[in-house]
Amino acid sequence: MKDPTFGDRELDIMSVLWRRGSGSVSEVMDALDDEVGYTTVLKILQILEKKGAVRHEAEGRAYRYFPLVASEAAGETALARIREKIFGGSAELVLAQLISGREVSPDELERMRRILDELEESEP
Amino acid sequence: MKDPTFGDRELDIMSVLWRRGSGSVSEVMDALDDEVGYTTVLKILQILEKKGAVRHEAEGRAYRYFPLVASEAAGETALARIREKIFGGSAELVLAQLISGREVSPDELERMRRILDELEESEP
DNA sequence: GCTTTCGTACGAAGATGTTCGTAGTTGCTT
DNA sequence: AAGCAACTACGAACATCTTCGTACGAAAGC
Repeated sequence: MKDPTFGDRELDIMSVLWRRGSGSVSEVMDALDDEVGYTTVLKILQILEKKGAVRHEAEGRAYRYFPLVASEAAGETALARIREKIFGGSAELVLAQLISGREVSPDELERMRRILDELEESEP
Repeated sequence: MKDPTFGDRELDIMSVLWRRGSGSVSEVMDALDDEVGYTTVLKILQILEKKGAVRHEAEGRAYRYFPLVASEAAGETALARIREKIFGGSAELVLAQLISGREVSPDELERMRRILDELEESEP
C-alpha cells in the first residue's frame, strides 16, 4: 500500500487494531468509542482489506483481522501532511502545538529531550 | 467554527491562504502545486466560506479571500487526532516520527530544545 | 431434523468532497 | 455599440466514505 490514508471511521478501526494487535469484528465494534452497527464495522474491515491495510484469518466461524499497515507508516504520511500544509513545514511549530495546552509529565518531557539528544549524536 | 477539519483540496487551499495571508482566486490557483481549474478553486473557496473558514471582500471586480480559521486551530485538531488515533496518545512517539528520516538543522534542533525548556520553566 | 443464533457477503442509500461545464455579469477595448 | 476578457454563480457528475438492511451459510440447541 502506497501512502496510506484513512477516512475517519477507517482510522478509528485501524486504531483499535494497532492498540490490540488484532481483533474480531465484535471486538473492534466493542472497542470503538461510538456506537456503530456490526455490519458497518465488518464492511469497513472488508474495505480496508481490499486496500491492503489489514488481513484476516479464520478463527472458529469468525474472522480475526490483523493490521498490515504499520501505525508508523500511517503516522509518517499524516504528520508530513500536517507539518507541510498547516505548519508551513516547520517541525518546531508542530512540537509547540504538540505540547501546548496539555500537561506533560516530567518523565515524558525527559524522554522527549532524550529523543532530541539522540538525534544530535547520530547527526553531529 | 467548531473543530475545523478540511478535505485534501480544501486544506491545500487553506494552506495557501495561511502562507500568503490572503488570496484572489487566481492567486490561490497559481500557488497550488497541482493544476486545478479556476472554477474548482472558486467553488471550494465558496464552500469554505459557507463553513466559516474564510471570508471575502471585493477587490476591483474580483474577490479577495481571507482565512478566518487560524492555522493553529486546524493544527490542534489535526494533531490531536493523529496523536490519539495513530500514536496511542503519546507525544513522544509523535516527536520521534517528526524528526525521523529528515535532516534537522542544528538551529532548529536548538529551538526545539528551547521549547521543551520553556515548558519546564512554566510547569516546574 | 428444525429452528435459532452467530457469522459473512453484498447492494443500496446518504453524506461529503472534488471537479468542471455553462451561464450570466460587469467593465474594458476598439 | 459590439465584442471581448475577467469574474462569480450554480448545477451536475463523479469519487470516496459511511451506514445499514437483507440475504445467505454454518454451527448449536432443542
